[in-house]
Amino acid sequence: MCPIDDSEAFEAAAQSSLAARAMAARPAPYLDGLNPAQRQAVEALDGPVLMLAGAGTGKTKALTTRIAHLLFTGSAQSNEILAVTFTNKAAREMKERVGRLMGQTVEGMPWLGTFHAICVKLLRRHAELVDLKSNFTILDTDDQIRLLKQLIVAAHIDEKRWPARQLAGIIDHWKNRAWTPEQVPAGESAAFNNQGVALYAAYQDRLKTLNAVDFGDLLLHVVTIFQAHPDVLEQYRRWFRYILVDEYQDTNVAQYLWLRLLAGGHRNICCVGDDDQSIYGWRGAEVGNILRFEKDFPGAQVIRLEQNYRSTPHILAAASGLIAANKGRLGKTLWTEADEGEKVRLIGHWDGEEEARWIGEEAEAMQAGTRGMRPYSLDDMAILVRASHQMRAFEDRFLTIGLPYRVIGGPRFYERMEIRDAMAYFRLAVSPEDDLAFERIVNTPKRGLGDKAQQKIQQMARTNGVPLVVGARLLIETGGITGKGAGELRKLIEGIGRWHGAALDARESHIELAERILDESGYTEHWQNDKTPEAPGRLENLKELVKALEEFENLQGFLEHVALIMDNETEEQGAKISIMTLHAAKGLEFPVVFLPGWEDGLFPSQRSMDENGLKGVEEERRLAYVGITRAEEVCTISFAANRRVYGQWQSALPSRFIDELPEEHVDILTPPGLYGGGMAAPAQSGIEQAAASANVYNSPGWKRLQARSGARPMAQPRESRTITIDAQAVAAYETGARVFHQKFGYGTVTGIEGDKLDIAFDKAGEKKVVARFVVAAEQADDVPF
DNA sequence: CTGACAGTAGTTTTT
DNA sequence: CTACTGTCAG
Repeated sequence: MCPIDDSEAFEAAAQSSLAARAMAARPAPYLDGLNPAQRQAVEALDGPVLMLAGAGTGKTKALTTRIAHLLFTGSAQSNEILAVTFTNKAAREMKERVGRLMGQTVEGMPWLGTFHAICVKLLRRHAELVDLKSNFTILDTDDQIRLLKQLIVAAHIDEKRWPARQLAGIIDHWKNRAWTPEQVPAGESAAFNNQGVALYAAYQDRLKTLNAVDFGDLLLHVVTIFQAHPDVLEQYRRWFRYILVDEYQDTNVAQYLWLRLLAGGHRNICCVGDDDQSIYGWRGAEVGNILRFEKDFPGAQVIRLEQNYRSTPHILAAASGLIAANKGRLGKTLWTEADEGEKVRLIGHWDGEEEARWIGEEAEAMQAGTRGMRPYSLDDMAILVRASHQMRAFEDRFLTIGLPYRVIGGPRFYERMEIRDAMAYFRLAVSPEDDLAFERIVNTPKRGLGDKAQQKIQQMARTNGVPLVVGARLLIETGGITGKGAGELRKLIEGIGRWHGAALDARESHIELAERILDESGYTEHWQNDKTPEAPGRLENLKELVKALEEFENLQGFLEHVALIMDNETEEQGAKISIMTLHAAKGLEFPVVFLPGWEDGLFPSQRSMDENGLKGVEEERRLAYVGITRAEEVCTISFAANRRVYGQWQSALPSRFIDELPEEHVDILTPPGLYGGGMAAPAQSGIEQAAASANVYNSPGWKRLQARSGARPMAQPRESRTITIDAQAVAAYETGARVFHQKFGYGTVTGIEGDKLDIAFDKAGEKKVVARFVVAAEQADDVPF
């Protein structure tokens, strides 16, 4: 099957060519809103183009306008453009925006999608070239692990010392590099107890017999086909006249090869990306791909988008200063026309709990507009953490103070246990021979079919060369299983038969069928009887799942898409502050951003540094860069001197990235109740001092604590360090007096007006402050720490 | 086969 | 400290 035979493609081509001709007469209005660099990127249609798009520079706009321009000028039909993204979200957004630009006159772009979605399409057409049938199933990670576990056990390897998860990681890594089992280099032969490669080969064999592929295979198989069948490749080279790639810095070797193969003829490839935002090296992304672009495609145009429309100058300068410490960058200079705004704010805390407490209070204050800035909605705020376990402190705190929050990321909808279980039932209804689905639900809900019963089923199926359902039936018929289990198993098998029949004849709506399956299988009941606090949520999710079916014609269609596409973005109402990892925040933006946990070992993560050395630190630094550049107006970085790690109290130094922030763009806030400002060595200045002093690293209390490491900080910092001044004390201030303020730090009184003082703060400038908020400087130095 | 206990590990994540 | 996995006794 070649794409040119595709009648659907032909129709689309005919339609869009009419549209293009009709429009060609009119000028191109979409070009108006572009800056010169964007316009250049849009108009350079032919030959290789690298669009280096810094954070917030209107990359998606340029990309989508470029597509519009291709269509508008008649350079290509909508089905001759290959546009790849990494996520469904990005693909969806792009489709929408192209549609809007073209005024809906264009048929949807059939080849705009994720690498994986496009590969599924290609692979279904040419499955036989890699010994698959075109109706192959796509395994999720769960199935994959289960399969590998079986192979590990079969190879008599101690599954405890060599967990399936690890093998899955290794195989993934190899697939990312586009290595088939035969192509894995000799240097890797020691992997997984010297048996990695053999297990990989066995795994691929097993997948073939199951007529299944995993995510990595989608790309690997297509690359294999392209390499082994030049005629097939040639068709697609001709068919895809223009290629666009989003987030090029995230491509792995397999994706890179895939792109090079396809672009090899006409070289009309436009890659968009930002080397400074490459944060997925750990899952196979090669920054080298983007750094090497000009070598790979000689004569390539490199266009830099540098005007930033997102952040204030201080935020941009802080981010730029930080990222400058990385070597081997392509280099960009972001600039903006925005007003100066707030400096990046830096604050140190005693421990992680105080950090969470402070951020909670700060969020509330910013919501109320009592920070000398405009009020912000909670929807405008985000907390970006390095590792998901850091979220907990915030959740705990926000729950106790009743601050609404939302956690972004975490297990996705379709990854949840109940959804997978339900899907397994649906899969069986569509194809009863789906062994992995059968395995998953034989004993869910509990049917009294434990390991032993399941082994018998497996054995029966294997010796007769039949799927598990059939094996199970044989087992019952031959009396290989008796008692409660036998009855339950019979009920299940009959159920599957019934559901399969219903799915085939399609008289019943697939939605009713789905509900009936969940009902008759006892799955719904299973959760209704469950008393754990998660149970109601899970039932809710099941309802959600059934609702999602409405958008599809039948169960088959649903399952077809669900493996690749399906995020659950149930928008609850009410403003909420968002909590997510830095990785999850890429591509997003918020007026107010909190970046907690900037401590060496946590961020940059120790593991990253241990395992990848300088490369690791650089990727962490890019992550920090991504974090800062998410902020539009207010960016607050914080760190804690003490943190509970696995139940043990540990102390840490402020992140090295803090030292790398350019001082002149950073504003140092003094933590609540911390009077450490004067304790640093006087020669120190700027950020170093803030880090050192705000944390009381030099204080006796700090040293005492280090001596008895592992112990809970004995003094509750809050109580011991909060000093209230009584009314008489106010009278004591005179012009020239040295005072200390919790937020603004040290200063000198320059005037008195009733209960308000004019104070020239050393760091924060001139401010008018109510007298009870300050304390005499000497007193501050005496605080017991 | 199930529930209770012990042992162990413990970044980042899309498809 | 916690969440998950595997083992063991009922």
